[in-house]
Amino acid sequence: MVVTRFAPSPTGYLHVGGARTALFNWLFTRRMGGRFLLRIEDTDIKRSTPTAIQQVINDLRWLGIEWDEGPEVGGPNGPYLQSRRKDIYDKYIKKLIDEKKAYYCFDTPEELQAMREQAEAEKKALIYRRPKDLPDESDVKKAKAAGRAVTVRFAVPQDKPIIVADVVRGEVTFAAGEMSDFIIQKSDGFPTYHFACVVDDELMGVTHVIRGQEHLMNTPGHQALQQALGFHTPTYAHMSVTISETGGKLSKRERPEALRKIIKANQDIDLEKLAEAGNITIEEVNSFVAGETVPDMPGIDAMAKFLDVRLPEINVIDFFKSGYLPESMVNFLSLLGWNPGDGREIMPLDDLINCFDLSRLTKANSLFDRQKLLAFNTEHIKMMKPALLLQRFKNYLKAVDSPLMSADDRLLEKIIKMNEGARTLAQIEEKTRFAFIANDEVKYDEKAVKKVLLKEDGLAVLQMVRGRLAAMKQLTKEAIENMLRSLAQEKQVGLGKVAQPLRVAICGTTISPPIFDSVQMLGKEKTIARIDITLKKFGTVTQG
RNA sequence: GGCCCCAUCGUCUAGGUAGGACUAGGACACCGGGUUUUCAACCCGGCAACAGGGGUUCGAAUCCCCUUGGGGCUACCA
Repeated sequence: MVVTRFAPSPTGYLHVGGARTALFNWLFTRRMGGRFLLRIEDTDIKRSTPTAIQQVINDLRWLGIEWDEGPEVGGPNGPYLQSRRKDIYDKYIKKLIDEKKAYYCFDTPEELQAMREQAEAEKKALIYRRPKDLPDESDVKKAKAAGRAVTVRFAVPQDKPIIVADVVRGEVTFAAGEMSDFIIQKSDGFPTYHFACVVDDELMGVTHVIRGQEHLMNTPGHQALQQALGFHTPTYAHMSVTISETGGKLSKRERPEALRKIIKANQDIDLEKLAEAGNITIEEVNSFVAGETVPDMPGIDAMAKFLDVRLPEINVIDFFKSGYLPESMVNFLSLLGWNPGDGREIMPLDDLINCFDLSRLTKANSLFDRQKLLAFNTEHIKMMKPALLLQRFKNYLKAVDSPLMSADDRLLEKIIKMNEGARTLAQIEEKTRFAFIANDEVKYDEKAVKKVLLKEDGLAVLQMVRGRLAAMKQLTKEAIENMLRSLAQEKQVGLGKVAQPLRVAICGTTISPPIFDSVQMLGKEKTIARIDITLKKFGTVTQG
């Protein structure tokens, strides 16, 4: 049976690169009818946080990726947090030391650094070699007494080349004697990633390791470890990496960096107010702008909100908050470095699962193109069953704390319907929000006012519309449409000439759902009130 | 620097393992037009690529080599 895993290190939100790795493992397992497990690689206790574990779990759940074993669901091979498996790793490390396949080391960081610099100067790679006589327990005692940190290195066999049989790259050969004896146990007693990963994959019965290409260079080391421990070697598939528009691997740093650029480019930003908005000190802001430190993501997000700027989405949650559907994310991500081979692109999950195949993984790195994702999202919004879309929309409204939350399901369904063709849930929300705010909260877009109200006889038309609207008993969609159309006909102008001033009056911009829907949704009283406010604000016209 | 991976339109890719029907296909973006009460959506049309050089072969996007370019790793991070 196929067993795959997703093994994130919990250092923050799940980003799309990680999500893609999780997705490929999950799709493959679902296709093959195997087991998919989630393992938390929190052996770096300084960087890992319980909050981050929860965030990763939430993000995977939002995407619809469910694990058969792991945190919150349990399973026969737990615990699934590496920080709770230390005794297991200790046992195997002891075994290797006893067999002289691993040995203690006492180098200080400075010594290591010096070795690195020397290798650099000689234009060679640093290959750490074991001493002729391996240290024993008494040496460990001595070193500890001398205040030196103790680590354990794996004695990598240097006699023959290591060949990694990779599903996507074929056989990759690593020459004999070029691999450093790498650390498997850190001085804090925790195993390094390499060791924990190899042990857990064996113990958890992992058959296929699907991961990013950045791990390809680690694999010969992992294979050597597997042989030393008498473990199986799983099937490896090293996927292409997702590249960002700015070049290089897609990384979490991009959001803070984008914000830093914006702050630097705008001299007139009040840094003190910015610090307040981000809930950090002015010193922290200065240090951030100087490129020395990076505040936490909530601070970054809060500052971006304060400055009213959009940062590039990197984390799964960013896409959620930008109004993307998990279905579009899954579909789009699955096509980054894979394709079904028959030209299909927009696909429901079932189809994705049915044709997912490791043999169709792409070798070349791919760029994360938000434009295409937008197109996918537009399609998925169109495709989605109304009941589910309503659910997704409500979740979104909650996440962004929208005033639309006050609307009941029937109204929300109507709103979704009147926004057919929307590209994101955010777009639906933004276009409709005007109807859920107080009259005095309407912000008038300067350009819209100039172009629609102040030019020609916009205000005069608005005045006429007001009169007719006031005379109407019931504001049904049909009634509003009849009124506006006949008015346009009388004046011998296009509908736009009468609809646009009204639109700007009620929502402050030229962008809204169809005008008949918009007016009906807002209601007679508010519509007229807003027209009056508008007329007063931008100059009263007597004509009418 | 060392080691490793990769290379088809601006982007994601099909075609490559078994060389010939490839005049290199699709999608997104872009441009032009249409529809339209705004935005979006929608419809029609268009632009656009085998990185360069050498081989092998009757024949190369496809196989080999070199160059160039991109990416990754080079931690007591994972």
